[in-house]
Amino acid sequence: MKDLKQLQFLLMGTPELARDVFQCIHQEGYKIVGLVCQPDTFTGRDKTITKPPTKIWAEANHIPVFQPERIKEDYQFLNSLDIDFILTLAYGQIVPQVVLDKPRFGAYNFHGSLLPKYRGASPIRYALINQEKETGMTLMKMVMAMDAGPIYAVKRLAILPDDNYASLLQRYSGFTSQFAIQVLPRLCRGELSPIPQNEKEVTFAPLIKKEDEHFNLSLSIDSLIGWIRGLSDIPGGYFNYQDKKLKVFQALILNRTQLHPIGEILKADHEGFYLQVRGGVLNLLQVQMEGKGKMLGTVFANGHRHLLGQKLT
RNA sequence: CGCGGGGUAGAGCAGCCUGGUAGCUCGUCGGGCUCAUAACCCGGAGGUCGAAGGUUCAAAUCCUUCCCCCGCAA
Repeated sequence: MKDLKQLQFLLMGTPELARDVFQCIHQEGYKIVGLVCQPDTFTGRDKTITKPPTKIWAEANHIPVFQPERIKEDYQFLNSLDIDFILTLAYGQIVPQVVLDKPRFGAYNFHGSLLPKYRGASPIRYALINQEKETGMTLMKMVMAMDAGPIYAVKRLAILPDDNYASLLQRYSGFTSQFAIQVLPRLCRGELSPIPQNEKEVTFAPLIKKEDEHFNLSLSIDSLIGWIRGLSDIPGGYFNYQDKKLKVFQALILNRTQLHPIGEILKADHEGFYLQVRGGVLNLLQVQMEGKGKMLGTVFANGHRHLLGQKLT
Protein backbone atom coordinates (compact mmCIF):
# COMPACT_ATOMS: atom_id res chain seq x y z
CA MET A 1 0.00 0.00 0.00
CA LYS A 2 1.19 3.43 -0.94
CA ASP A 3 1.46 6.24 1.55
CA LEU A 4 -2.02 7.48 2.44
CA LYS A 5 -1.28 10.91 1.12
CA GLN A 6 -0.42 9.47 -2.28
CA LEU A 7 -3.84 7.88 -2.68
CA GLN A 8 -6.07 9.68 -5.13
CA PHE A 9 -9.61 10.55 -4.05
CA LEU A 10 -12.61 11.54 -6.12
CA LEU A 11 -15.15 13.35 -3.93
CA MET A 12 -18.83 13.43 -4.73
CA GLY A 13 -21.16 15.79 -2.87
CA THR A 14 -23.18 18.94 -3.25
CA PRO A 15 -24.39 20.87 -0.16
CA GLU A 16 -22.75 22.71 2.71
CA LEU A 17 -22.29 19.61 4.81
CA ALA A 18 -20.28 17.93 2.05
CA ARG A 19 -18.25 21.09 1.58
CA ASP A 20 -17.30 21.28 5.24
CA VAL A 21 -16.30 17.64 5.41
CA PHE A 22 -14.43 17.69 2.10
CA GLN A 23 -12.56 20.78 3.15
CA CYS A 24 -11.48 19.00 6.29
CA ILE A 25 -10.33 15.94 4.36
CA HIS A 26 -8.40 18.15 1.99
CA GLN A 27 -6.72 20.02 4.81
CA GLU A 28 -5.63 16.71 6.29
CA GLY A 29 -3.49 16.31 3.23
CA TYR A 30 -5.41 13.77 1.24
CA LYS A 31 -4.96 14.08 -2.48
CA ILE A 32 -8.18 15.17 -4.18
CA VAL A 33 -8.21 14.61 -7.93
CA GLY A 34 -11.70 15.89 -8.55
CA LEU A 35 -15.13 16.86 -7.26
CA VAL A 36 -18.42 15.67 -8.68
CA CYS A 37 -21.48 17.71 -7.73
CA GLN A 38 -24.91 18.67 -9.01
CA PRO A 39 -25.13 21.21 -11.85
CA ASP A 40 -25.43 24.91 -11.13
CA THR A 41 -29.00 26.07 -10.64
CA PHE A 42 -30.99 29.21 -11.12
CA THR A 43 -32.13 30.44 -7.77
CA GLY A 44 -33.89 33.33 -6.12
CA ARG A 45 -36.27 35.92 -7.48
CA ASP A 46 -33.53 37.51 -9.53
CA LYS A 47 -32.79 34.26 -11.39
CA THR A 48 -29.11 34.36 -10.58
CA ILE A 49 -27.02 31.27 -11.17
CA THR A 50 -25.92 29.57 -8.00
CA LYS A 51 -23.03 27.15 -7.72
CA PRO A 52 -23.16 24.26 -5.25
CA PRO A 53 -21.18 24.99 -2.07
CA THR A 54 -18.76 22.16 -2.80
CA LYS A 55 -18.03 23.61 -6.24
CA ILE A 56 -17.18 27.01 -4.83
CA TRP A 57 -14.80 25.37 -2.40
CA ALA A 58 -13.22 23.17 -5.08
CA GLU A 59 -12.64 26.03 -7.47
CA ALA A 60 -10.97 28.04 -4.75
CA ASN A 61 -8.61 25.12 -4.22
CA HIS A 62 -7.96 24.42 -7.87
CA ILE A 63 -9.66 21.04 -7.77
CA PRO A 64 -11.27 19.94 -11.05
CA VAL A 65 -15.08 20.02 -10.88
CA PHE A 66 -17.45 17.76 -12.80
CA GLN A 67 -21.19 18.43 -12.93
CA PRO A 68 -22.91 15.83 -15.07
CA GLU A 69 -26.61 16.47 -15.64
CA ARG A 70 -27.20 12.75 -15.39
CA ILE A 71 -24.25 10.77 -14.13
CA LYS A 72 -26.12 7.62 -15.06
CA GLU A 73 -25.21 8.37 -18.67
CA ASP A 74 -22.66 11.13 -18.53
CA TYR A 75 -19.58 9.70 -16.83
CA GLN A 76 -16.97 10.05 -19.56
CA PHE A 77 -15.06 12.55 -17.45
CA LEU A 78 -13.80 9.57 -15.45
CA ASN A 79 -11.62 8.44 -18.32
CA SER A 80 -9.04 11.11 -17.65
CA LEU A 81 -8.77 10.34 -13.95
CA ASP A 82 -6.72 7.85 -11.97
CA ILE A 83 -8.78 7.12 -8.87
CA ASP A 84 -8.07 5.00 -5.80
CA PHE A 85 -11.17 5.87 -3.77
CA ILE A 86 -14.51 7.51 -4.33
CA LEU A 87 -16.00 9.21 -1.28
CA THR A 88 -19.58 10.37 -1.53
CA LEU A 89 -21.59 12.55 0.83
CA ALA A 90 -24.98 13.95 -0.17
CA TYR A 91 -24.31 13.99 -3.89
CA GLY A 92 -27.91 13.87 -5.03
CA GLN A 93 -27.90 11.40 -7.90
CA ILE A 94 -27.91 7.65 -8.21
CA VAL A 95 -24.40 6.61 -9.15
CA PRO A 96 -24.22 3.86 -11.80
CA GLN A 97 -22.22 0.70 -11.35
CA VAL A 98 -19.71 1.66 -14.00
CA VAL A 99 -18.68 4.60 -11.85
CA LEU A 100 -18.60 2.52 -8.69
CA ASP A 101 -16.24 0.12 -10.46
CA LYS A 102 -13.84 2.85 -11.49
CA PRO A 103 -11.77 3.42 -8.33
CA ARG A 104 -9.00 0.94 -7.58
CA PHE A 105 -10.12 0.37 -3.96
CA GLY A 106 -13.83 1.03 -4.15
CA ALA A 107 -16.52 3.66 -3.69
CA TYR A 108 -17.72 4.60 -0.23
CA ASN A 109 -20.52 6.76 1.05
CA PHE A 110 -21.10 8.75 4.21
CA HIS A 111 -24.78 8.42 5.04
CA GLY A 112 -26.43 10.58 7.70
CA SER A 113 -28.16 7.90 9.70
CA LEU A 114 -27.54 4.77 11.71
CA LEU A 115 -28.00 2.29 8.88
CA PRO A 116 -29.97 0.24 8.13
CA LYS A 117 -32.38 2.85 9.48
CA TYR A 118 -33.31 5.74 7.22
CA ARG A 119 -31.96 4.72 3.88
CA GLY A 120 -32.64 7.39 1.29
CA ALA A 121 -32.39 11.06 0.54
CA SER A 122 -33.48 12.67 3.82
CA PRO A 123 -32.10 10.67 6.75
CA ILE A 124 -31.37 13.65 8.98
CA ARG A 125 -34.82 15.15 8.53
CA TYR A 126 -36.59 11.85 9.15
CA ALA A 127 -34.71 11.27 12.39
CA LEU A 128 -36.24 14.53 13.59
CA ILE A 129 -39.65 13.81 12.10
CA ASN A 130 -39.78 10.54 14.01
CA GLN A 131 -38.55 12.20 17.20
CA GLU A 132 -35.44 10.04 17.44
CA LYS A 133 -33.13 10.61 20.38
CA GLU A 134 -30.01 9.88 18.40
CA THR A 135 -28.77 9.62 14.88
CA GLY A 136 -25.33 9.43 13.37
CA MET A 137 -23.16 8.90 10.36
CA THR A 138 -22.44 5.61 8.65
CA LEU A 139 -19.54 4.89 6.33
CA MET A 140 -20.62 2.23 3.87
CA LYS A 141 -19.62 0.71 0.60
CA MET A 142 -21.65 1.91 -2.32
CA VAL A 143 -23.69 -0.67 -4.17
CA MET A 144 -26.38 -0.25 -6.77
CA ALA A 145 -29.25 -0.59 -4.29
CA MET A 146 -29.62 2.72 -2.48
CA ASP A 147 -27.70 2.90 0.79
CA ALA A 148 -27.73 -0.89 1.04
CA GLY A 149 -24.01 -1.63 1.05
CA PRO A 150 -22.05 -3.16 3.91
CA ILE A 151 -21.17 -0.94 6.86
CA TYR A 152 -17.53 -0.08 7.57
CA ALA A 153 -17.89 2.35 10.45
CA VAL A 154 -20.52 4.18 12.46
CA LYS A 155 -20.48 7.20 14.74
CA ARG A 156 -23.45 8.19 16.87
CA LEU A 157 -24.77 11.69 17.41
CA ALA A 158 -27.29 12.74 20.06
CA ILE A 159 -30.35 14.71 19.00
CA LEU A 160 -31.22 17.41 21.50
CA PRO A 161 -34.84 18.07 22.45
CA ASP A 162 -34.82 21.51 20.88
CA ASP A 163 -32.92 20.56 17.75
CA ASN A 164 -34.40 21.31 14.40
CA TYR A 165 -33.00 20.48 10.97
CA ALA A 166 -30.90 23.62 10.81
CA SER A 167 -29.31 23.18 14.21
CA LEU A 168 -28.74 19.47 13.79
CA LEU A 169 -27.24 19.91 10.35
CA GLN A 170 -24.89 22.52 11.68
CA ARG A 171 -23.71 20.08 14.33
CA TYR A 172 -23.27 17.41 11.66
CA SER A 173 -20.48 19.35 9.95
CA GLY A 174 -17.89 19.14 12.69
CA PHE A 175 -19.13 15.75 13.76
CA THR A 176 -18.80 14.23 10.32
CA SER A 177 -15.47 15.90 9.64
CA GLN A 178 -14.11 14.38 12.81
CA PHE A 179 -15.54 11.00 11.90
CA ALA A 180 -14.00 11.14 8.45
CA ILE A 181 -10.55 11.98 9.76
CA GLN A 182 -10.72 9.17 12.30
CA VAL A 183 -11.90 6.55 9.90
CA LEU A 184 -10.21 7.34 6.61
CA PRO A 185 -6.72 6.10 7.52
CA ARG A 186 -8.14 2.78 8.60
CA LEU A 187 -10.32 2.51 5.54
CA CYS A 188 -7.37 3.20 3.29
CA ARG A 189 -5.21 0.59 4.99
CA GLY A 190 -7.98 -1.96 4.71
CA GLU A 191 -8.31 -2.28 8.46
CA LEU A 192 -12.09 -1.95 8.50
CA SER A 193 -14.20 -5.02 8.05
CA PRO A 194 -17.54 -4.73 6.31
CA ILE A 195 -20.69 -5.74 8.16
CA PRO A 196 -23.76 -6.50 6.08
CA GLN A 197 -26.87 -4.51 6.93
CA ASN A 198 -29.67 -6.32 8.69
CA GLU A 199 -32.36 -6.24 6.04
CA LYS A 200 -35.07 -6.82 8.63
CA GLU A 201 -34.35 -3.46 10.27
CA VAL A 202 -34.37 -1.39 7.12
CA THR A 203 -36.43 1.81 7.12
CA PHE A 204 -36.55 4.56 4.55
CA ALA A 205 -36.25 8.33 4.55
CA PRO A 206 -37.57 9.39 1.18
CA LEU A 207 -37.00 12.79 -0.38
CA ILE A 208 -39.21 15.45 1.19
CA LYS A 209 -41.74 16.47 -1.42
CA LYS A 210 -43.57 19.77 -1.77
CA GLU A 211 -46.78 18.31 -0.44
CA ASP A 212 -44.95 17.08 2.65
CA GLU A 213 -44.39 20.69 3.62
CA HIS A 214 -48.12 21.11 4.24
CA PHE A 215 -48.59 19.87 7.79
CA ASN A 216 -51.17 17.12 8.05
CA LEU A 217 -53.65 17.90 10.82
CA SER A 218 -54.74 14.30 11.01
CA LEU A 219 -51.37 13.51 12.56
CA SER A 220 -50.90 13.39 16.30
CA ILE A 221 -49.44 16.32 18.19
CA ASP A 222 -46.16 14.43 18.60
CA SER A 223 -45.88 13.74 14.89
CA LEU A 224 -46.60 17.36 14.11
CA ILE A 225 -43.82 18.49 16.43
CA GLY A 226 -41.54 16.08 14.58
CA TRP A 227 -42.48 17.48 11.21
CA ILE A 228 -42.04 21.04 12.41
CA ARG A 229 -38.55 20.20 13.65
CA GLY A 230 -37.63 18.25 10.54
CA LEU A 231 -38.66 21.03 8.16
CA SER A 232 -37.23 24.02 10.05
CA ASP A 233 -35.77 26.43 9.26
CA ILE A 234 -35.53 25.38 5.62
CA PRO A 235 -37.88 25.03 3.87
CA GLY A 236 -40.36 25.39 6.74
CA GLY A 237 -43.70 23.60 6.81
CA TYR A 238 -47.04 25.35 6.85
CA PHE A 239 -50.73 25.29 7.62
CA ASN A 240 -53.19 27.07 5.41
CA TYR A 241 -54.89 30.10 6.91
CA GLN A 242 -57.70 31.24 4.64
CA ASP A 243 -56.01 31.33 1.24
CA LYS A 244 -52.47 31.79 2.47
CA LYS A 245 -49.66 29.72 3.89
CA LEU A 246 -48.75 30.19 7.51
CA LYS A 247 -45.39 28.61 8.09
CA VAL A 248 -44.60 27.29 11.54
CA PHE A 249 -40.93 27.04 12.42
CA GLN A 250 -41.13 26.29 16.10
CA ALA A 251 -43.82 24.98 18.41
CA LEU A 252 -44.21 23.36 21.80
CA ILE A 253 -46.78 21.04 23.30
CA LEU A 254 -48.89 23.19 25.63
CA ASN A 255 -50.98 20.32 26.96
CA ARG A 256 -52.54 17.07 25.86
CA THR A 257 -56.19 18.00 26.02
CA GLN A 258 -58.50 17.91 23.06
CA LEU A 259 -61.69 19.82 23.76
CA HIS A 260 -62.08 21.67 20.47
CA PRO A 261 -62.24 20.78 16.78
CA ILE A 262 -58.85 20.00 15.27
CA GLY A 263 -57.33 23.01 13.58
CA GLU A 264 -59.14 25.60 15.69
CA ILE A 265 -57.18 28.54 17.07
CA LEU A 266 -57.81 28.56 20.80
CA LYS A 267 -55.87 31.64 21.74
CA ALA A 268 -54.18 34.37 19.75
CA ASP A 269 -52.89 37.37 21.64
CA HIS A 270 -49.75 38.73 23.20
CA GLU A 271 -49.65 35.82 25.61
CA GLY A 272 -49.80 32.95 23.18
CA PHE A 273 -50.89 31.48 19.88
CA TYR A 274 -52.51 28.12 20.59
CA LEU A 275 -53.73 25.59 18.06
CA GLN A 276 -55.86 22.54 18.75
CA VAL A 277 -54.46 19.45 17.07
CA ARG A 278 -55.06 15.75 17.46
CA GLY A 279 -54.19 14.76 21.01
CA GLY A 280 -53.22 18.14 22.38
CA VAL A 281 -52.72 21.85 22.03
CA LEU A 282 -49.72 23.32 20.21
CA ASN A 283 -48.18 26.59 21.25
CA LEU A 284 -46.98 28.12 17.99
CA LEU A 285 -43.81 29.98 18.90
CA GLN A 286 -42.39 31.13 15.60
CA VAL A 287 -44.45 31.62 12.46
CA GLN A 288 -44.36 33.36 9.12
CA MET A 289 -47.27 34.43 6.99
CA GLU A 290 -46.80 34.21 3.26
CA GLY A 291 -45.34 37.51 2.11
CA LYS A 292 -44.23 38.51 5.60
CA GLY A 293 -41.21 37.95 7.77
CA LYS A 294 -40.63 35.37 10.48
CA MET A 295 -41.97 36.44 13.84
CA LEU A 296 -43.00 35.18 17.23
CA GLY A 297 -46.44 33.64 17.31
CA THR A 298 -47.50 36.18 19.91
CA VAL A 299 -46.30 39.05 17.75
CA PHE A 300 -48.13 37.68 14.74
CA ALA A 301 -51.30 37.28 16.76
CA ASN A 302 -50.93 40.80 18.07
CA GLY A 303 -51.43 42.35 14.67
CA HIS A 304 -54.06 39.89 13.46
CA ARG A 305 -57.10 40.55 15.55
CA HIS A 306 -59.54 37.96 14.28
CA LEU A 307 -57.64 34.72 14.66
CA LEU A 308 -59.51 33.43 17.70
CA GLY A 309 -61.85 30.61 16.73
CA GLN A 310 -60.59 30.54 13.15
CA LYS A 311 -59.36 27.32 11.59
CA LEU A 312 -56.02 26.36 10.19
CA THR A 313 -56.07 23.61 7.60
C1' C B 1 -38.54 41.83 -17.76
C1' G B 2 -41.21 34.18 -14.40
C1' C B 3 -46.01 34.70 -10.73
C1' G B 4 -47.75 36.97 -6.29
C1' G B 5 -47.83 39.64 -1.25
C1' G B 6 -45.74 43.76 1.25
C1' G B 7 -42.82 48.54 3.04
C1' U B 8 -47.91 53.41 7.87
C1' A B 9 -44.90 55.21 15.94
C1' G B 10 -39.96 50.44 19.07
C1' A B 11 -43.00 45.62 17.18
C1' G B 12 -47.27 43.54 14.50
C1' C B 13 -51.39 45.31 11.69
C1' A B 14 -55.90 48.54 9.79
C1' G B 15 -56.79 52.69 6.63
C1' C B 16 -55.85 52.96 0.16
C1' C B 17 -60.86 50.71 -4.13
C1' U B 18 -65.00 55.48 -3.11
C1' G B 19 -58.42 61.71 -1.91
C1' G B 20 -60.17 65.97 3.04
C1' U B 21 -57.61 66.33 11.38
C1' A B 22 -53.25 59.07 10.75
C1' G B 23 -56.12 54.52 13.84
C1' C B 24 -55.84 49.49 16.54
C1' U B 25 -53.17 45.82 19.62
C1' C B 26 -48.57 45.12 22.08
C1' G B 27 -44.42 47.58 24.09
C1' U B 28 -42.74 52.08 26.55
C1' C B 29 -43.35 56.33 30.19
C1' G B 30 -46.44 58.49 34.14
C1' G B 31 -50.59 58.02 37.51
C1' G B 32 -54.41 54.92 39.97
C1' C B 33 -56.31 50.26 42.17
C1' U B 34 -54.17 46.15 45.09
C1' C B 35 -51.07 42.53 50.46
C1' A B 36 -49.20 42.14 45.52
C1' U B 37 -48.78 41.62 40.14
C1' A B 38 -46.51 40.30 33.99
C1' A B 39 -53.68 41.39 35.92
C1' C B 40 -57.15 45.68 35.78
C1' C B 41 -58.36 51.25 35.22
C1' C B 42 -56.76 56.34 33.59
C1' G B 43 -53.41 59.40 31.00
C1' G B 44 -48.90 60.73 27.96
C1' A B 45 -44.82 60.41 24.59
C1' G B 46 -43.54 58.48 20.04
C1' G B 47 -44.96 58.58 12.63
C1' U B 48 -40.91 63.34 6.88
C1' C B 49 -47.20 56.92 5.91
C1' G B 50 -39.85 53.19 1.74
C1' A B 51 -37.69 57.25 -2.04
C1' A B 52 -38.34 60.76 -6.05
C1' G B 53 -41.52 63.11 -9.42
C1' G B 54 -46.60 64.07 -11.27
C1' U B 55 -52.19 65.14 -10.93
C1' U B 56 -55.13 68.14 -7.31
C1' C B 57 -57.48 73.58 -3.54
C1' A B 58 -55.95 69.09 -0.87
C1' A B 59 -52.27 62.71 -1.51
C1' A B 60 -50.83 57.29 3.21
C1' U B 61 -54.87 57.15 -0.49
C1' C B 62 -54.77 58.42 -7.70
C1' C B 63 -50.54 58.16 -11.87
C1' U B 64 -45.10 57.26 -13.20
C1' U B 65 -40.22 55.68 -11.99
C1' C B 66 -36.80 53.66 -8.48
C1' C B 67 -35.05 51.08 -3.88
C1' C B 68 -35.79 47.27 -0.26
C1' C B 69 -38.29 42.77 2.25
C1' C B 70 -41.06 38.21 1.75
C1' G B 71 -43.98 33.76 -0.35
C1' C B 72 -44.08 30.72 -4.84
C1' A B 73 -41.72 28.91 -9.05
C1' A B 74 -36.81 27.20 -10.48
